[in-house]
Amino acid sequence: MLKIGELAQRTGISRDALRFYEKHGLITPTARTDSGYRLYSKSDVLRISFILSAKEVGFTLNEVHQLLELEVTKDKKSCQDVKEFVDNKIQVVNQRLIEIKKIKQSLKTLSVACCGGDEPATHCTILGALNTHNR
Amino acid sequence: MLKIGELAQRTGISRDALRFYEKHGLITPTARTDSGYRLYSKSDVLRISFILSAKEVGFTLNEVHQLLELEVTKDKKSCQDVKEFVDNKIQVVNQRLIEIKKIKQSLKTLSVACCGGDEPATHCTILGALNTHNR
DNA sequence: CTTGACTCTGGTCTATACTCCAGACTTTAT
DNA sequence: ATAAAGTCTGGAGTATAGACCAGAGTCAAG
Repeated sequence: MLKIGELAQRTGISRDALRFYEKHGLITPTARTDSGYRLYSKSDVLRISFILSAKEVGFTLNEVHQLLELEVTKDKKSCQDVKEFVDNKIQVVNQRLIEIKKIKQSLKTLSVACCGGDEPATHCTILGALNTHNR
Repeated sequence: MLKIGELAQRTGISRDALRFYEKHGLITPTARTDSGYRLYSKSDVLRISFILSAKEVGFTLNEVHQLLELEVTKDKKSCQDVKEFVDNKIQVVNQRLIEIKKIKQSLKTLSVACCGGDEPATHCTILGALNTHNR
């Protein structure tokens, strides 16, 4: 079992953020010591890393919460409900995937077009790269 | 040339957001009428759609600003500087791409595992799907 | 030529996602 | 045994990304 500081270190997140997530129902320490210290287990580490991944790709904490809730609600929700919600999220993720690929392509164009020497970057613009890619 | 309301409609963004972006240097109207009305051109539409894409995939307005600045700074920055910055962003984007694919996979697993009927979703959890995928 | 829709600036307000105390208690190391 | 380091709760403060509003000017249609 990990204390909050250890979990913080392992996940690269602050203690305050962990308590913040707890306050908003994203995570609950597996246990508490008699003195009230939070104790986290391995699965909590996994949970945090999921939260971070989801956040990184643009989900809000609220959305992450909903995704995690799918676990908690269990028998209260029918599979159909879950499926609908998840399929909707897949749509969102797919769109985001497209956008991110487009931007990656533009950045790559930019990186290649920009010589690597020290000439002025007159022709190096992200919008220019987007244009190049789109035409 | 478009007035702010027209640009707003065309980009699906609010007038306030447009003025907000302007205040933070992300966009400047191509011109103004004598009475002070903002006038936008086609390239402004492109610019806005880039901003939206970049935002959607998790860049902050500040980062978007930096990306767009690559255009503005022109001769002040050497290609080498631009390249370093851009290559760094490519790293970030790549990581994000990996995360989003992982999440998409988990969501798909979840969607498939969840029958589509109306049984309880006892086995339908996002963390479960992540585990399934990771093991 | 006025009425309604649009725009201007400037300011306040809100939601999200934290960070940073303060004051008190607990644990660990020497 | 005591000091340093860690943790607790509660609350205030901060950055980001806008939304919303007021009061005044502008434009387009009937």
